Amino acid sequence: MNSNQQFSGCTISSYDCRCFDLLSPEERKLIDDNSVQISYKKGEMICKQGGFVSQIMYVEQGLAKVFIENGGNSLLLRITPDGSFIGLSALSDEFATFPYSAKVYINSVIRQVDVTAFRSVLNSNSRFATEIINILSANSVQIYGRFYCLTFKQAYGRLADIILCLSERIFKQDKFDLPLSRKDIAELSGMSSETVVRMLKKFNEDGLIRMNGKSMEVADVEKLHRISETG
Amino acid sequence: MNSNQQFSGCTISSYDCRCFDLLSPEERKLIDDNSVQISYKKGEMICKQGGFVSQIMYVEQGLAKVFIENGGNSLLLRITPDGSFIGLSALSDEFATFPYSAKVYINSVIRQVDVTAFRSVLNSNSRFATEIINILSANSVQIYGRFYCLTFKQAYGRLADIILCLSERIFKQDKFDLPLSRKDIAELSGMSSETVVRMLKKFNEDGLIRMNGKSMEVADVEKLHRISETG
DNA sequence: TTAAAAAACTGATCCTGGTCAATTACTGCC
DNA sequence: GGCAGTAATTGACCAGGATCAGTTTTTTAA
Repeated sequence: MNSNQQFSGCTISSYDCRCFDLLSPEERKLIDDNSVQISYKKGEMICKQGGFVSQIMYVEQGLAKVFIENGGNSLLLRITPDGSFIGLSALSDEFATFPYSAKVYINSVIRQVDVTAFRSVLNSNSRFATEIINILSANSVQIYGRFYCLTFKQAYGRLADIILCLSERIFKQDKFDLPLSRKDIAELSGMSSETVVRMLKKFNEDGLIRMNGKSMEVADVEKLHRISETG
Repeated sequence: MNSNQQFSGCTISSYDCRCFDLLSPEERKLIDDNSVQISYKKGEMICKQGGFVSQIMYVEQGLAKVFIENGGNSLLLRITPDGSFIGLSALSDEFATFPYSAKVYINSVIRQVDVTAFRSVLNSNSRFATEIINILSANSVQIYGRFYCLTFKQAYGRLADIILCLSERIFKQDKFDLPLSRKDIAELSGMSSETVVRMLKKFNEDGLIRMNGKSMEVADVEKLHRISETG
């Protein structure tokens, strides 16, 4: 068995959030009364690393990136499609500030839930709490996988991983328009943007993908998987 | 502000587990009746990546490492001193198998708690559930930090991180006997064991540490911190 | 519509840290 | 006490991918 297969470097956990369905009408009302829906325009920041946390955020609709900033370079932690939480770490009283920043890729709707209300529902509804535990566990396992990839795989393998993740899990189709810049891909896969450009070009020439500006199409899934596995 | 400081690459989260104190006498009894204490000898495996999970493990006493295996090389995820859980990801029904292996460094006592009993307490006691959420959150934040380090810092910075973590958080003293092999340090810091040897030698020559076989002493904390920060 | 800024691309160069191979030091263990 | 077997160490070599510098294309904004 090649255990590489388990570790795909994918940036989203496959966990499908059903948590709000578990609330009683009263709990639901409490959340509704203590939350707001905000529309963000493409490219806007949702939260800023180091800033105070006072809400848990939930992506109702859209696509965002969660990343660590450090001067020039940053590291993309997760790509969050709709149905994901951002800032769950705020549930621990230890973390009054965001350990990361987040920004939307496309116009998105984010629900901000007051931490106190969220905590109170956690305390009253243990099925809900269990669901949150599930999400956090899934996140850990996923981040372990990425960890593994960034440490052991070569650049080609990491890039193949990212392409597969985008196609299979985020857009769920072979062909899609890439909202991420080359720099984003670089930050996702832990390499420089120049290297990303060069390698994408190579993939294109070798017929693994078909690329044209922002449009990308996976042309040879098997080969990409093989590259992802062999590193 | 240099935000590098926030990301120390340390392998343990600072979260101090008080969760079992939160149980009612009945809940406590349930856990006691559904758990066993096992003594492991230095070097023994506690769990094996890919194996079925049927217990949550809690390090009552000792020191263990949690790591991902892949053929020859592996990656050390966490060093777990007493008071830490191993295998919390099993709480999510999605993960029937361990995503990692674990092994004790020194003679250790591990409590194995049946997952079903653990889940049932989670459902009955939301303060307990919240505490577990806290632990999982703290873990995520910590792993993000390591993630950042392994991706951005140079080898010297990562090594300095590990030495500081061992001294400040794990052993809590300047001088200690290293239970980790050079290979372990390599797997912690994402480099080859040869490089670890060379760099430790360099640190020793430069007077940052005093090293003699398994015994290690931090000689210049400030300089180590500076190296850790500047990468 | 055009100017300015940002992103994408290309080529040349360089350096960190991995790999390989060989030697020396420990650690059990019979 | 001697003999594996493992861990630590050292040196030589080199390659993956970063960095830098410069050009072209695309996007944004005025």
